[in-house]
Amino acid sequence: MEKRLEQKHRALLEEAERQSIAPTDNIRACFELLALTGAIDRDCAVRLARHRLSEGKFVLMFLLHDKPDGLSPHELAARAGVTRATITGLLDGLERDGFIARRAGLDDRRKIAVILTPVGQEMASDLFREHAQWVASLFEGFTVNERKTLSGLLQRVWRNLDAANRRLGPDVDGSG
Amino acid sequence: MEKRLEQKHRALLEEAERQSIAPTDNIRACFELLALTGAIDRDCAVRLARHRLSEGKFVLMFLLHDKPDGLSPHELAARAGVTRATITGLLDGLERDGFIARRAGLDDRRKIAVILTPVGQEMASDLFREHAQWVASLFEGFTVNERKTLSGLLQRVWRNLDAANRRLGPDVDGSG
DNA sequence: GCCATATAATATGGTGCCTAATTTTCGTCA
DNA sequence: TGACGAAAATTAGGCACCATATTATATGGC
Repeated sequence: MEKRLEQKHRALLEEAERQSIAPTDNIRACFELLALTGAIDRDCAVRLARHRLSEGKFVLMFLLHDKPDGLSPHELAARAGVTRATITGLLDGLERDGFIARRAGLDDRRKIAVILTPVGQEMASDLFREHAQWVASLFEGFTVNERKTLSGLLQRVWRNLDAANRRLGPDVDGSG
Repeated sequence: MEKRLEQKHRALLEEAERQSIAPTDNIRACFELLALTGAIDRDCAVRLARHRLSEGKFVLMFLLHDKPDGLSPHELAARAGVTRATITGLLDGLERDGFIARRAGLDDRRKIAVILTPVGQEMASDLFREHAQWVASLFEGFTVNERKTLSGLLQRVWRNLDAANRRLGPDVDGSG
């Protein structure tokens, strides 16, 4: 398995080769990218699961780790990039496991303040350090130039992605 | 937003910078990678959703598109890289939407054969062509060397990922 | 023929994410 | 003061994934 691809991607790629309907080197490149980040995500999940945490929960704890007065679910949603409804679910789990507490809002009673418990505090600090070191380790041995090269190539994929979206048209939600 | 990062990653990165506990350029590189594939996955989901399909369902339909005798859920699970239980759910949706049919097995009555309906057949062909072209378009403008460079850099991340896993130890499932 | 065991598919229940409704509260305006 | 719209959190319902039962079928040993 020199070039790692997931099963599903491998099948698609082979078929594209067989039908030769698109540049298969490009497809391969895309799947290599997808397979790698898929693996990173999986490993990340495994690491976090050892502490009864998911990535979403970890981000919330991280967001709270230096906020003694807490943040509202609304703010957490904005900073974590998920909806408020999702935050509610994550908070339920974190509260059940004793990592956070919900406090009634003082000035605005619609808001609640989410704060880390002492247990949560400790977990957050340890985990953040561990996690950051792991993430950094993935690019161990890369020179400045190599990182720049990678970044530049990725930027170009971004642009192609945007271009494809523009071709699709802005009115995507047509219920047809 | 020149270097696109998701909210959550941006926050982690800034904190890592503040605490300087790990090489933040590496962390940034990792997050750029994650953000890009996150965007690709999202766009992919949007494209497929226009046809009432998810990525998982698309892969199943693709796997079936040249198998007139069908495949069993077991085989589909193996080739798609998900569990049989997941396949059951995906097939339920595909059957409800009229894309596939379940046929009782002939030789082994525990097995069932999943086949595409004519509607499913047509959908699968169209979609495969469209999807392959979209995926290929993401690397439009890349030279052979650029693709090689990218692939090589990605391979090195794979190796770092493996190394990190080895450091974590093989006995990861300890119920601690 | 009958039992133990293996295998196929599904059911159940959990997680994380979503969108859309719903409830509570706030602020404003008449 | 009361009505109304906006905002905060939650609930409800859906999807995709998982692990772990559960049920039906097959197979080998006796």
